[in-house]
Amino acid sequence: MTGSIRQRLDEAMKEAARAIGVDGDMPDLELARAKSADRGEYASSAGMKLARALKQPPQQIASRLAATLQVPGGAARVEAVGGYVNFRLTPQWLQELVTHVAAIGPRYGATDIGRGERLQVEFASINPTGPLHIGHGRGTILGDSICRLLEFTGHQVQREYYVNSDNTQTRRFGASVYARLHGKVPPEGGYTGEYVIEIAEMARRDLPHIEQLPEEEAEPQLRMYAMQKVVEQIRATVARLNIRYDEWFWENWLWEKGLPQRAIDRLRESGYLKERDGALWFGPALQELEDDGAVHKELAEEEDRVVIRSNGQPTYFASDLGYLLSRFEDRGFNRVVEVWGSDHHGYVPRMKSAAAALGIDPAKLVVILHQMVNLKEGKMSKRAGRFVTLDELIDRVGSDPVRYFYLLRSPDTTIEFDLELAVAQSNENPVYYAQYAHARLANVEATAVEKHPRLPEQADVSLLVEPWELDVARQLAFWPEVVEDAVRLLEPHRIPYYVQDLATAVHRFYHAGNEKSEHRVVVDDERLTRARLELCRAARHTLKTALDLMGVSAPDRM
RNA sequence: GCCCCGCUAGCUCAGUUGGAUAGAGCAUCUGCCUUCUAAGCAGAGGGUCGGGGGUUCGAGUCCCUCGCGGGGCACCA
Repeated sequence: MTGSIRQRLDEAMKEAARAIGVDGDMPDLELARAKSADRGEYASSAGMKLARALKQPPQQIASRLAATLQVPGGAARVEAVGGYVNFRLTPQWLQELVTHVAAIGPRYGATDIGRGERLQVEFASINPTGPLHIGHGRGTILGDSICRLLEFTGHQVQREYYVNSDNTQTRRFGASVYARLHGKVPPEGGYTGEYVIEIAEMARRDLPHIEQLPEEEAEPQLRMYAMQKVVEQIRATVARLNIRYDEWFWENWLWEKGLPQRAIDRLRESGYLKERDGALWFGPALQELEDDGAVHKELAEEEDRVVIRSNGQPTYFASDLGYLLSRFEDRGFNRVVEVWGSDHHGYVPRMKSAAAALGIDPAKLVVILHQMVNLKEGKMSKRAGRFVTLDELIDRVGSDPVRYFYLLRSPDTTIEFDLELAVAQSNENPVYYAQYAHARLANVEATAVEKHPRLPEQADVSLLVEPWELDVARQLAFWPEVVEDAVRLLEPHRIPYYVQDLATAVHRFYHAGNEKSEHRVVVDDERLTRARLELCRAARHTLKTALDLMGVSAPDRM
């Protein structure tokens, strides 16, 4: 069994369409989940879609399709209603699915569509100038979950944190540490948080004679020291959320390897750099402007960007040019996924243009944008020390609810964050609903084995006939397509919504046994117990797999 | 001024390339624990999908326009 049942039904539909005379391009037959359960699980509007091509009324087409369709494995009964073709999964197929899922367990829903593609996901590369706050939680959790999805579907993923080491912000940070070291208030635009004082005290202890050095010598040392301290802290914070990075890639490594220089040389040769007002700018090559054939369509409309300032200092953009070479050429990733806050959205066309100008296919640079997290009380500011740290949120709510909370929202929505409300509502967090379903299954499975030490090896799944039992199996049938959609669109928020549905089916199934003891999993009849145990195992594995993809734990007891 | 995102039930939000009667959680109200976990189950109420045009067999979904909110438009990152 490979791929989702949705996909197999879609293929069967297309075959049937060919058989009744559709030639040439096959329109999308829009086979999708039926919105109402009494129409079955899947429905296609193929009758309407093909009406023009076949010059027949939709009802007639739908009827002919339904009569022609060969559903693989007898998975579904087909019915034509109006111009629609409806599919109803058969109990036999659902029962066999339970056996299949129980057998392969954690691998159910996994695919090899990535075919081992090497790709890098770079996410939450926040300037290491202070602790992570709740806004940063979004990118880290989103990025990590995207990694988990990609790994689950056959990609070879490297998780990277890009550490900006030499820019205006980090220099201000260094200057702030320097000021605190000498008992002074950080300069205008500096970092005034308490933690800067603590870092200054650590530096006093760890860096001998640092106090005697003039600022121009002390600041770079203090800056690197302080950023290393902050990076350690960030590493610890994300670890609490079940997140680890494979690489913490420092910006200064790029310059040590000469990568920005290499990029600049290449761009200069191909005409993408020009000097103006004493600075070096990146923009479309003159030739291309005349030909109206810029390397990337947005580039023509973009304003030129400074690469080297008139004072000789490179901008972050120069580093980013080298960073592109580092990843696509030096380290050979086939694709790079960037997870950025929407405040960087204007930077997307520029980076794509830069990639194209360097000879890198811009489609291989995939940028996932997410909207911001705003504090209800007002805008957060790291420099002003006005923020709620991610650590505080985890302390007060716990890692699992925090991850679930962020993952539930599509990246496109802005989050208005209210800490007190989050803490007050943490007990209502839907994560517990899902985890409780998992724990219940684990518990009942243990009870079954305890009561019946000699259960049959094989389950007779044809005994799973109750509606609430088949409903669980039905939810299991949907899992592969949820994974397909989530990874295709790189949208992890689809996972928790699925988990909610599966957990609901599980709770109903379990509760049937509270209503009537003969509907329990553990009954006197060993064959029946064994069949229901099979269903428990299949559902529990799938719940666990889904929770794993979210980085949320699946406890056996609650 | 230009660009991006959002506006769906009291609140927070789902709704894949347009498909049949618009969903979930929370909150509110009503029932359900002597026996496998009540962090659960069953039921009820709650909607002009921001406003207005358009495209078509069909629009929450696509196009235009207006409004409101968030974010961008540096020799900052």
